[in-house]
Amino acid sequence: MAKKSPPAAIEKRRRSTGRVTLADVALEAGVSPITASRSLRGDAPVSDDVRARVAAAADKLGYVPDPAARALASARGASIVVLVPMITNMVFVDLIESVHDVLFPAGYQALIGITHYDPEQEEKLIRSYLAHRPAGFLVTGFDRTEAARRLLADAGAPCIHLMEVTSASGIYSVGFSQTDASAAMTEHLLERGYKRIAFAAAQLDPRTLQRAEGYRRAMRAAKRYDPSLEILSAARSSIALGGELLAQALKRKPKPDAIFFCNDDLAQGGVLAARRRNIDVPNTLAIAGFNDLNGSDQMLPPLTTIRTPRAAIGRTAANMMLDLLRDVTVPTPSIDLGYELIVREST
Amino acid sequence: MAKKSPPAAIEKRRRSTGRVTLADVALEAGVSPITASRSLRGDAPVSDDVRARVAAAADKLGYVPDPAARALASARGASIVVLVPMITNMVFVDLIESVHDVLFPAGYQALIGITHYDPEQEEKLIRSYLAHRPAGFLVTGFDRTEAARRLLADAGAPCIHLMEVTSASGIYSVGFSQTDASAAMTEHLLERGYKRIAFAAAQLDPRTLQRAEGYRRAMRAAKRYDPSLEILSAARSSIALGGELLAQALKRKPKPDAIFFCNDDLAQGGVLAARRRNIDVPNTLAIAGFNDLNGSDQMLPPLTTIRTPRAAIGRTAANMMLDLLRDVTVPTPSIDLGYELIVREST
DNA sequence: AATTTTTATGGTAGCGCTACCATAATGCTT
DNA sequence: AAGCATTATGGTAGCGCTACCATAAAAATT
Repeated sequence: MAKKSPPAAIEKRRRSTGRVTLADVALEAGVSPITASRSLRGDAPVSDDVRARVAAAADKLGYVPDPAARALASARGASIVVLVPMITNMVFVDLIESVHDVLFPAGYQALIGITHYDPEQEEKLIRSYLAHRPAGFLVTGFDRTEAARRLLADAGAPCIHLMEVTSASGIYSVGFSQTDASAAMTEHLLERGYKRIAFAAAQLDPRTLQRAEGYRRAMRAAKRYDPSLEILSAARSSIALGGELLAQALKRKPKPDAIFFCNDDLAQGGVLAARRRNIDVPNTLAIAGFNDLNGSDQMLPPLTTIRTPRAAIGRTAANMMLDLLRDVTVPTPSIDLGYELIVREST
Repeated sequence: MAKKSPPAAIEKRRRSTGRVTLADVALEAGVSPITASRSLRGDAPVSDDVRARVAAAADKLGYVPDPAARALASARGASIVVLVPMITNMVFVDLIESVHDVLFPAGYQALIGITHYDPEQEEKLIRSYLAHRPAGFLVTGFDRTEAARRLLADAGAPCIHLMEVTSASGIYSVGFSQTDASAAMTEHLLERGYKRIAFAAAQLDPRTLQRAEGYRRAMRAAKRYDPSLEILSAARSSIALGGELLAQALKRKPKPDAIFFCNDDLAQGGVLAARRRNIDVPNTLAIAGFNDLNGSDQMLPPLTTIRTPRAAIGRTAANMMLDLLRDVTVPTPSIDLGYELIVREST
């Protein structure tokens, strides 16, 4: 009532922003600002009576804490940096969305950084985000510069690695074994009786290379490994590229009888291209993908793929982050969420 | 040299965070903190000599401004709120990415809020983001609550509307006419000689409804409008749903000879389903989409669609935002970036 | 009953930066 | 040469919040 809109003659030389501050809430509740602060954060002993009065006052005045002031005073903000390679890959969009869905209701803002698969770029991003005093970091994989590693270690904020897992102690990670998943798919193809199984991949980021490794492991174990069956392209993964890789694979002699694409967008492009060429999938040529992206079940034929738990990874990692920020002990620092082989008609 | 790691006996009672502050830079450059501040921001007359000295000092010390302190002191942060309905739709991912690519190098952080197509949710988001003192808002479309509109108007930060355009004065918008684009596609189908053109849509958000309106306009003008040819579903758009909508459309009597899907994911599902049912596209049934999403050119047959300039919208709007923040006058507050009819084999 | 511990509250002083006002040194007018 | 605008710099105070220390009251201990 009294405080609102001083039409003229501002008492001192206030820069007042018109914002409802903690001091207003404290005044309304009849306590000191620090007590109000503690009460609202619930981090210290406050009587039930005060807690109720402060909550009522905050509610009445429509108080919203100022994140900037909070970050400045506490040397730690309410934002969590999420570093992903790119967002045009739906895998990372699903990841970001699930992270966001957990963090946002908990009062944290996800700051999304895009590394474009470049460790140098990632290091720059970390450096610049550090200035924001983030409460934590969620980063993709383990492949980064030594400097970036040090920056993260010295940041004084927890860091969780996504998508891959490690057994190294003191490192938090949530993901699954890319290598095992890829080997499982290769074994599935071998079991189905395919002999010349090609591996087609683009982008060649660390996880792609791990998948290539899984493919090799399984092929070698079956004594069917042939380096000429690896079709690798550094180009950005896309549906159209899948068709091109298929064309390349079919030039190999003798022809492969199956192609394992390292990502579903490539695989989708592959089945569509096969269809265009009137190749019988899966009888003449089997096609398998990875990630179970939207639409893979609608392909002609529906695509055999590996369903990766990316939404679960995001959720789990975000919850782990919240635990770490609340000083709750995290029983398992590395969580392997596995993968699921989805067999459809393309193999 | 001197400042680093005070092993014991901290002079006063500093809470020192170890951060390189503006004061350090000022000391090094031999100027006052305010001069250093102004010099780095370049917002006031500073001699070339001082500018160079400050820049050198900042560089030498590795100074990075603290966004929280800046936001607190200037009552305006370096973040720009971007409100989109969802990020599982690639249209908005493209939008976000292009916005981010312009804003980030300019020193602004995009804060992404997801409204889930819910105005109430959007209002809540605006309320909560307001606490961050954002420098500006980029919002999707014009459909929002009255309260949200007021909040944005009173925020004292520029607001640009994305995806749609308006002629209303004093409102910034970058987009294209959803209605016109949709009418253009419908006219294309009519020109091709299709007579019973169905319109299949999901999600039913404002832009979808505008597209429905464009379809109606064109159909009525051709005296071919039949309400029973509108296949609308409130469900979330997906490739699988496209197949279902196609099935529904084919139940209409007499059967439609073309289906215009309001989004490419539906249309992709449509062509795949048609193929599964051995329907000859485009001879028995034409299929058209909207947005030209990734993969539409790879479909069987490749999809006729409307290419929407979403990346350009993001870029243009972000640059407009930068202009507004720099007090550069924006000549055209509403920019219509148009659309492009992409005719492929599906029609 | 005296002492220690715990619980609840408050005061003070910043976090790092910039808005606002003031001042000194120049340039430009008449 | 006097007067005024302009340019360059600095001082002070505060943005809104919380860390740190201190204190008073209540509970637990001896």
